[in-house]
Amino acid sequence: MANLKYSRQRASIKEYLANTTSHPTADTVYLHVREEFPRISLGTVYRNLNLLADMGEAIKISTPNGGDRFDGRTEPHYHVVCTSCGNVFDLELDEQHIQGINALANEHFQGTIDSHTTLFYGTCKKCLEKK
Amino acid sequence: MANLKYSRQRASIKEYLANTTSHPTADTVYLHVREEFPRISLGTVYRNLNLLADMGEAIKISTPNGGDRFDGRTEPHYHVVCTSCGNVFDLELDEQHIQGINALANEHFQGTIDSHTTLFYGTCKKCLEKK
DNA sequence: GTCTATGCAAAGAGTTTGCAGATGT
DNA sequence: ACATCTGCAAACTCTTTGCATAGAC
Repeated sequence: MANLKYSRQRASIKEYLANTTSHPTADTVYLHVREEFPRISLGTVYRNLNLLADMGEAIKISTPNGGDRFDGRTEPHYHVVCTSCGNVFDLELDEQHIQGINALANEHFQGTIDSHTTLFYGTCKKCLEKK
Repeated sequence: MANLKYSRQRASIKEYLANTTSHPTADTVYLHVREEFPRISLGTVYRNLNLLADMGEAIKISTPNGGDRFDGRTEPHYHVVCTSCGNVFDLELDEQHIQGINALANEHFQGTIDSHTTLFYGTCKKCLEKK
């Protein structure tokens, strides 16, 4: 439906997401991409991040504190947010396990379930060492 | 640490949460409690909802669209958000399963994991029937 | 040439906060 | 009496949007 046209800004945003595991906020993406495109605006960053998320080429992670975070890894996987430093980490679990949870949930819900997101809370290695 | 004092407003908010399964937003709570306390302010509602959540007497649910939602049920359980109507529903899964996931995640993470929240996406019964 | 994307700035939604006065213990 | 809580309003953060111009096809 949407007639997508190439843009260097979007390409740069996508490339940045593909090459980081830091799960940046929109603002962090903005600050980074601005090094290549000094005149880019936050609005453009948001528009493109949402576009990528809608197309399934990025994932939007809603956390309780602060803004949403974005992830260029699109294969199903989970995240851990450190309650001490706020950073977000990837967590690998069996693909089978992830699909199994959807199936299990479907059995217990009066409707259909397509997907799920899980956010773990804990303390990361670095923050454990500080204490 | 915090010296908590009784307030009718907080009691009313807590009672409302205890008697609904609608997972209301702060604004919905405000509109409801205002029937009993016409001069209550949104700020007070937010302060008390956050207080209750911090004390573990309510749960804050972050959804991608719109504001956070609150839930008076504090036993571990999951939620389904209907991608059609936006409503949030409870989903019962084994308590053992929920604890098992934390244990499994701990094995795969370089740190410690305390808890997790899972949000399922799907279509609720009513929305399925409309199509 | 036409249609989409961008930069800019303003507006919008959701939430928090400082303060003076009311309320609970 | 004293500490906490409230109402009010202003401020703040994050995100979206309208518009004129630049860029892609």
